[in-house]
Amino acid sequence: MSDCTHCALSATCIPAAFKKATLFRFTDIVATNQTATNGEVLYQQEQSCRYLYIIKSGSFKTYLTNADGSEHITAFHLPGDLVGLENISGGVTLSSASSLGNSLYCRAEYHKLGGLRKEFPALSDLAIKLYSEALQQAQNLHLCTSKQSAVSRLAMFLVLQSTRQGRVNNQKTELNLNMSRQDLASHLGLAVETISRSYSQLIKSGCIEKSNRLIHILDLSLLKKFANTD
Amino acid sequence: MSDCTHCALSATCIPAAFKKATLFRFTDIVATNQTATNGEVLYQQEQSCRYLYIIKSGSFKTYLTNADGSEHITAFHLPGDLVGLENISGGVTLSSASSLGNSLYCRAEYHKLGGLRKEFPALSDLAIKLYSEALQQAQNLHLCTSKQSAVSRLAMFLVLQSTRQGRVNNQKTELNLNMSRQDLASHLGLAVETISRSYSQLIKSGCIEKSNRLIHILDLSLLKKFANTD
DNA sequence: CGGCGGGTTGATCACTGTCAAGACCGGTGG
DNA sequence: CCACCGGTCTTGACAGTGATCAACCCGCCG
Repeated sequence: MSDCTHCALSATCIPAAFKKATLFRFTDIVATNQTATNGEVLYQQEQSCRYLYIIKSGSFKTYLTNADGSEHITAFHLPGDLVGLENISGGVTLSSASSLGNSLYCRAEYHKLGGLRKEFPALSDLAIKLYSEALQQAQNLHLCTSKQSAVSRLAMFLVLQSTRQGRVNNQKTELNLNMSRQDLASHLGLAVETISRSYSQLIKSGCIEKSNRLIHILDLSLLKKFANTD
Repeated sequence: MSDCTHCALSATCIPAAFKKATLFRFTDIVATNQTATNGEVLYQQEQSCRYLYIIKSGSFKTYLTNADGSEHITAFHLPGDLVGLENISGGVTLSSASSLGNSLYCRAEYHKLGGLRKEFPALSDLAIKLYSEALQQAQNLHLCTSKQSAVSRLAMFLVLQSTRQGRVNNQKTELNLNMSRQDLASHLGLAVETISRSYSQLIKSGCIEKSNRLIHILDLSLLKKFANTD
């Protein structure tokens, strides 16, 4: 079923730029509900960039692979997020993207999207809005990684994830951080052990609970206090 | 003179989306060659966002002001950069922008730009390209601030500034870092003293020279080696 | 001349990276 | 059903790095 009308995300996703009567023009060029299993790769670094991806469920990471084989995680993507926005200007992927656990996503060719934009100016407006939001997110991340204390960084990261997730499914207190400590550490510029210790601190203070990779936020305002002490 | 045809930046700036015959449509809505003196503010945090700014010479910083009055520097902007891209989605400025030293800039209303985009689809294409590049820059910055060692962060910052500047005026070895240590420290998530010490290290190693806020890069490959050791 | 802000340098201490060991969990195979 | 194994996560000990506080230098301006 390639019908976006029944998708819960359609209000904020690309279909928002179309009227009911013209939506078929988009559904014609999108491949919806593609499945990805744990570790499955959407695209590899330095390939030619053809598709824009939309996360429907699950989550993805994008990462740079260094010459020595180590990975730097550039972003974690949640349902509703677009993946690949930064690649379009050069036509080449700057990072790789892979699924964290089982995920569902949709995929549209950049080229065809560009064609539709010529016909439907509202699509360009939406694109610019989405890019602008992606930039805001990147700036929030910068705010996070420029914190001096490890606990602040982790706390801020949790607050940001909670906010992002809350926008889509209104579930701000349960975070399913489907990523390894390794990945999280690389993303925040910390050592894995420091992540563990910071978690312990947050748990002892009573603002979160944790079982494996599932985080339960108990006291958001306290968590925010941690995020801002620096 | 509001004529973009004689501007050195026109090849990469908004005029690139227009043909000679239609360029007047853009020059009609842009205020070119506005002057700003040291500390002069382009816009304040949480104002309604009306203009997009283009840096022509000098430089600007964008910054968040916290409740306690402290500033967090979100970005430094060089000639050729667009300022304000991230604000458009919400219609409200998320940060403040002020000039570092004497600068020249151009200014265009978002609303009128949106009108032109309807008529000139190439303008939307360019906008998306520019947004995509801005996202790449943000990701590079994340790479920078997620480095664990202070010297790596500073070195990487210098490499990035050099690269960005090189794109515009092909001058990659002379950096005029027209910002206070305080601002730089906030941007990189370090203490001012650590910035000073890291500079000393880079100077002692022979890859840069420095007089006040002027940086001369002597050995770019060595500087890159510092940037990548982490 | 004296004060002031910005920058550097030195000394100290807390924090975090590193290394090592142990705990936990899931999967496999007997 | 249980023992074993691998990977992931946590905890502990220690060392190195950077934040903090203080002193000093310098250029600028009244």
